[in-house]
Amino acid sequence: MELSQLEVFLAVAREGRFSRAAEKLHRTQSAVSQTIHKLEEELGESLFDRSSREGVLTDAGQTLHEYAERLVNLRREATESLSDLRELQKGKLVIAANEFTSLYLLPVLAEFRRLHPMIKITVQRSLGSHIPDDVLRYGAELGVLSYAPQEPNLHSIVVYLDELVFVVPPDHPLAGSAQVSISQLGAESFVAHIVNSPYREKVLQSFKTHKTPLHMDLELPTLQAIKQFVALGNGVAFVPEISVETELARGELIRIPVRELQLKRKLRLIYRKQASISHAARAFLKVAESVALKRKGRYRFQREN
Amino acid sequence: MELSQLEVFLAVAREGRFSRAAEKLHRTQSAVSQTIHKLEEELGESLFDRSSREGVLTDAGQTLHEYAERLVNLRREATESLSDLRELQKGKLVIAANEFTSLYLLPVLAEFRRLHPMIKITVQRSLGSHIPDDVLRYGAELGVLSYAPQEPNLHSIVVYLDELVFVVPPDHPLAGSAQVSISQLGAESFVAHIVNSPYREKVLQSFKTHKTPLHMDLELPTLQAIKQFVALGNGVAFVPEISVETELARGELIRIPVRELQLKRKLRLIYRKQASISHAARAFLKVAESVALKRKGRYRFQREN
DNA sequence: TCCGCACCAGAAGCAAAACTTATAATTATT
DNA sequence: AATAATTATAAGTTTTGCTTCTGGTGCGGA
Repeated sequence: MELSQLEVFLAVAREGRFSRAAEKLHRTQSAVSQTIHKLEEELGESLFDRSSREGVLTDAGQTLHEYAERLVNLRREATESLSDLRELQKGKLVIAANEFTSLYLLPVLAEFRRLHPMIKITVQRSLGSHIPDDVLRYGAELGVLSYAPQEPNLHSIVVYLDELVFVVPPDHPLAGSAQVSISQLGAESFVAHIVNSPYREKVLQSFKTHKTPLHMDLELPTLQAIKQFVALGNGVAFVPEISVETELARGELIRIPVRELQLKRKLRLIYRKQASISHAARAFLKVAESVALKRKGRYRFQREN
Repeated sequence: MELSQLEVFLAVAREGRFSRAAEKLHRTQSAVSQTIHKLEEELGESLFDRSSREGVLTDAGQTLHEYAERLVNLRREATESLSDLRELQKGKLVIAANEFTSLYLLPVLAEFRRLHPMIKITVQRSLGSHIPDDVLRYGAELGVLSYAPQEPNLHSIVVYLDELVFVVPPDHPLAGSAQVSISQLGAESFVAHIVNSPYREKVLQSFKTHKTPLHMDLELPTLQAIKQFVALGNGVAFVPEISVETELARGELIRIPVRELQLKRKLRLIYRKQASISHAARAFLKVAESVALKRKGRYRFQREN
């Protein structure tokens, strides 16, 4: 029993007559007739009721029909899956991220490119608040977000645990402190990122709770600018830890824990619900998971949704 | 992509090398090589990593492997399902019969269910005159009929010899008679079945021939009702013997032979011509024949077309 | 480093399978 | 009963798939 035979069988069942099926299959009626006969002979069953005009299936025919449909559908799925895979090999992937979360992506991107060098990747810089929309509207296939998406059509996996840290220049009076309290920070001049974020809200809230004034007189458009500004001794800032790893290591910035502020957040890769994402995206999620697992020592990795 | 190709592919994947797969398949290495190449060409993907010794699957190969296994398993399921059908491990059977002939079916059904417990049976109650149509139009596969079908596409076998008998209540004046003549029945009040039948015609004809009035003032819709009505002393009736066997045995009704009326008829199972009927139906016919043969002492069994 | 071994690829030939054309047989319809 | 429509069959041709034979490649041992 071969799939080509089953296709003929299905055509006859569908068209109701051998000759019409033959047309559809671009073969002669004779070929169809022979194919069906061979199939019947092999199965030891007649499949059509020859006494009736209408190409009625026998009970064996009906049974076979169900399987035949499943079989040819499965073959179609198989070839589709293979061509999807082909797309992956020379496919492309657009990932939406904001300035800071794109930093996180770098090690994952490195690993992904090593594994799938033919995939073109574009990291689309978006405002954090636009990222879910970008993904939903097919502007991007994946997005990096610092909170769980609200839309029911978006799933996410947690891939990184980030922390907002308080940094000061090396020559700052507080630079030597092991820890500070919010109330000690009322006199500081804060440099802030220009875009609003849930993070920023929390910081503001904390200062308000502790009845400490927050002097945030300068807003800069990039993290790079903020870091440099602080490093030059012009103020202090809250920044994502990942963005200042090298500066902290080199001593250009000093990190000081703030007792009342433990601002951790989970970075997530978000994507449209499973069925609709490309192999490239699926592969990227896989790589991101494996990179996250490697860092397991540093934080607890968790899968959600 | 054909199942035979996939079988070769699976063998190679399983054995790890072309030559070993060829052995298992009882083909030459060259044949296997060509088959795989053809498959690869068709899919536009190489399936095995030739650089490695160990017959490692490529990404495409792995993808195909999953589908290939599902496909060949599904084919196996299909053939198994067909042989189940052949061996009567599954299947269904619809039999059309009218009220009275379905009585006859009972012992055959009992035997059939004993032999083939996995077959679902439905006895569809139809009007006698509709039964040939039901069978021809695929509403039922078998039908029970009390006369030979006229349609050339219907065959039949005789499975039972039924007799119309004259019954009276136990306290009826004629109850003791060994035999009566039609002319003695002019005063009786007959209870009739509401549907017309060839039987009824014959009875009417016989009375007319003997110039005897036939008082048939009550028509009841079921045999059950007729029997009870007669048993309670409200009249007399002609009924199929099979329907009153127990009542006669218990003495609730008395059967009296009528000299001029020998109304025997052959019950037949009718079916569409051989090729098109299901295994279950074929088996049922066989059981019906064997049940009929067992009763041979009571009547002559004959096969007819 | 060279040879032999184990393996896969490819060409040529042949046999089997599948298709086409042509025609017969069957069935349905008028 | 004749005609049209459909399926079956026979014969011939093309295509496919298998075998045999040969060539090439990677790997391990002398």
